Amino acid sequence: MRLTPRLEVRSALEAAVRSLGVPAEEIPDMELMRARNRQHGDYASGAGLKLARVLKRPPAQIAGELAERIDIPEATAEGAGGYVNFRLRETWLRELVARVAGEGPSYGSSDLGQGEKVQVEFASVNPTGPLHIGHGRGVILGDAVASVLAFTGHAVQREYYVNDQNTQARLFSESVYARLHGKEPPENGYRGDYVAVIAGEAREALPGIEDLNFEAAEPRLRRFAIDRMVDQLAASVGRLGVRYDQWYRESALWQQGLPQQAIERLRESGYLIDREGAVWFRHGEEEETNDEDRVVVRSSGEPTYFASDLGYLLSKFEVRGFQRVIDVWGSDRHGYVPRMKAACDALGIGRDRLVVILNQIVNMKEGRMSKRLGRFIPLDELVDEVGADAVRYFYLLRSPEAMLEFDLDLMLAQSNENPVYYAQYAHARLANLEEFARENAGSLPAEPELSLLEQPWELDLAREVAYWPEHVEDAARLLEPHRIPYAIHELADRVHGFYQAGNRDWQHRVVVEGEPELTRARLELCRAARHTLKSALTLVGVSAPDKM
RNA sequence: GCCCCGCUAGCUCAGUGGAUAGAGCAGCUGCCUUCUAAGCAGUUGGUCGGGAGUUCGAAUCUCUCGCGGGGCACCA
Repeated sequence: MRLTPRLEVRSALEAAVRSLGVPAEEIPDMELMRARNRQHGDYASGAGLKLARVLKRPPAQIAGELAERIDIPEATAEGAGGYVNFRLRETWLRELVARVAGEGPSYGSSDLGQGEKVQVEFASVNPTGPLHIGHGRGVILGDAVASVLAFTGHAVQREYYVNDQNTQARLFSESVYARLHGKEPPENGYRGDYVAVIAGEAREALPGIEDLNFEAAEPRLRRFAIDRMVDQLAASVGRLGVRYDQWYRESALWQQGLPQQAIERLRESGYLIDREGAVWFRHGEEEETNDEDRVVVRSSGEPTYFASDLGYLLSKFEVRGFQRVIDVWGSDRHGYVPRMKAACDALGIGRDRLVVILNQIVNMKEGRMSKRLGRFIPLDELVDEVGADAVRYFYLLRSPEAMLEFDLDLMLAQSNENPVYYAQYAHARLANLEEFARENAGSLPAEPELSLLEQPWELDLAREVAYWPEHVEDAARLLEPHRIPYAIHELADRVHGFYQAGNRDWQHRVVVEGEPELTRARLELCRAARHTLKSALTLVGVSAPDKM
């Protein structure tokens, strides 16, 4: 099943509006939302209010007429004031339960993306030290965006941009070289213990490296040190279930001549100007100096990181042919967005194909983290303390723009209260019910009679199952994966309510002695709900245990 | 000075211009001899930072002020 009930309702509503004879250009956007109040059904539209002005008639009358003209298998329509309220039909819900029970944990996936080739580049931290809890946010956000897109039929690639050619990379190799000779790293260098560890490994792996002077040793030493860091970064994100498809190196861009090509192209199309011995990217149209102009090649002849990024754009959009690229950056780089967008236009790529998601910087209660000063909490440490599932959920629950003040003590204290367990528990309960039934319920009908599902809590659960694909669609369309854990919570809530009915009255249990038909029908609902929960938890990279 | 983000319950946070603003945690009161109590039911708690505007309708859009965070390099 590919279409969500919401889509069917929407097209029926739009058809009804057209049939009222409203001129196409006068039709305002028909909003269709989930009804907040359950008395209003499952979906609601203020269509009557919207059209009142155009049609010059009372909203309630219009809403009533619209409702009369809508007849679809998914839902009933009813005019209420200026609103049209839609209510999913129980018959349709029962069919859905059977389908989801049969479909399995891929429920909610779709071909919405139609195979669009999308790259998600995220958490591309300088490979000069371990990830800390601030980076964790970008890691989880980027990975979840990628997962949601993959689930909705996009061809997704996860990429980490390895800055192995910038001044930080050189500072890093200088620090390793110093440790190799038992010296202190240079001022502003990297002082963490891992630097000395890498130096020790370099001594083993690169015999004679310490006998060379720095300039002679540097290229091999840098490659080795960054290789080691990439391994460590991959291991760290791997513990959170994140796997990059590619670790793309800045140096590879220059080997392919891509920044050079980009500069040449911009030169030909007049986007570059020479000023004060340097080459500038001209941001605006004006001939005169613009504050937004930025240096591409320094007066020393050295390119800036911006030159690399120009080549990187060519690599992404032209060499590798991504239709869309989503970059996840910390919001401290928001000022860089307009420049990259302008560069996309100037290179003929088009600014809309580059999407930048900014996530707010993570602050520690004690003050800003600094890798250089060694003042940070490693991501690995957090995973050690709290576990991957809770860490993922913790980051995922926040929208990217929300500030996040990190209080490790609070986090540790609350780790047992993490909402992820609520959802996992719901899954485990369902799995347990099915297990219990297999062992204790005796022989049951092969096919369920789903019309026996008629209790409100049963239909509420089925309703929540029906909403699931919409949450996925919204998360993918808006690139907002934080919607998923909230949807998961709703679902788990209904599962617990469904279960709890059996604690109030034994006849409302799933497995009811002497009622094989009813038991069978309820088990079908269990299976559908379990598949949905499994689908949802898997989508956000969280395990769905059968026992807790 | 200019730009971006945030400000919603005691705390952490959700909330497509729609009807009575939600969740988790914390607090209070109940519910396990029978399918998992990491659960359920009930309850307390709000000038949606202040003000103005647009609209039939604003937490949501615009303007303005305040507070907090971040950014404005021939660093990345």
